[in-house]
Amino acid sequence: MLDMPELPEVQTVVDEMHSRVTGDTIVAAVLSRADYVRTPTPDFAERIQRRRILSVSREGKRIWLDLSAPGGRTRKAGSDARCRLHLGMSGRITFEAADAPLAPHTHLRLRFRRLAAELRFSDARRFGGIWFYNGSDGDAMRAARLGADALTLSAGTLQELCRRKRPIKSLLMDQSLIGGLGNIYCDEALFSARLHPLRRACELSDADIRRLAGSIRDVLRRALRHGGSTLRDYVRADGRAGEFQRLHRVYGREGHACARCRRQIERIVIAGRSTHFCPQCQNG
DNA sequence: GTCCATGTTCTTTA
DNA sequence: CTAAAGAACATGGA
Repeated sequence: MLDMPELPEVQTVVDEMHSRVTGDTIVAAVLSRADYVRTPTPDFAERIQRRRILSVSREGKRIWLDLSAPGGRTRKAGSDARCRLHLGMSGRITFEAADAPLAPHTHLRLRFRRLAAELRFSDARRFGGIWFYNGSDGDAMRAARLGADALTLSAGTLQELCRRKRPIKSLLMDQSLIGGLGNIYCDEALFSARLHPLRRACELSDADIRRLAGSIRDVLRRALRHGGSTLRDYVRADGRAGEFQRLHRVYGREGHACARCRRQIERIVIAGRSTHFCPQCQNG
């Protein structure tokens, strides 16, 4: 359980990819599992070669690679492409020497013209995936659109979404409404805003919603400042084990004392997910 | 052997 | 239409 890719973790990956490969050209691709490419693209490895990475960006928990036409500089209309990556629950993107030992479940390796290291995409559970679109596949790319990005979610937008009566936790987790929040940062944001995860969204006051929007932004920004890899720091046990407790006030702390009031943190299940909260602080 | 965890998508049920 | 619950996917760690 080394990676919990929610928005901050994905943004960290995107930043690293951007700094390493934007402007570089893919010269070789090895796809070890054809079915990891979710769009029908039987010749995927061929199709992405000789393309230049025009940009790397994030949309919710999705990673987008904008690719030039094969061969590089001249962009013929319609021959560019986009590639969407999703880390799922166990996806990892790393840059390693081409002769470095291969991690298990490495599904894709990309080598570049300039960069010495190769990009590796591994994913043990294969809940992630790769989607490939031709420049002309606009409709396919727009399908399953994401909601507002969690990092820049405004109180006004959140208020619109909160017309629904479903539990606020379940609403925050719905990627078609808000893109980027997962189980950990949901629980943390609700604790920070002192809201019970089962509160019906439509029953939140304007003040509740403004507080929650601020909490979401603050929790995500704090995680971003810490490189978005809180659990990894914890597991690494290299002297930074305190990181976990510093960053998580409720997630994974069932039975522990609330940092604010010392009551025991409780765990319930909402929408099939473990949900951690303080029954005292989050009674509203 | 059991239970649990992450995220998404689909089906069933109301 | 909303929405909630459950299953499915796959793997590894406790």
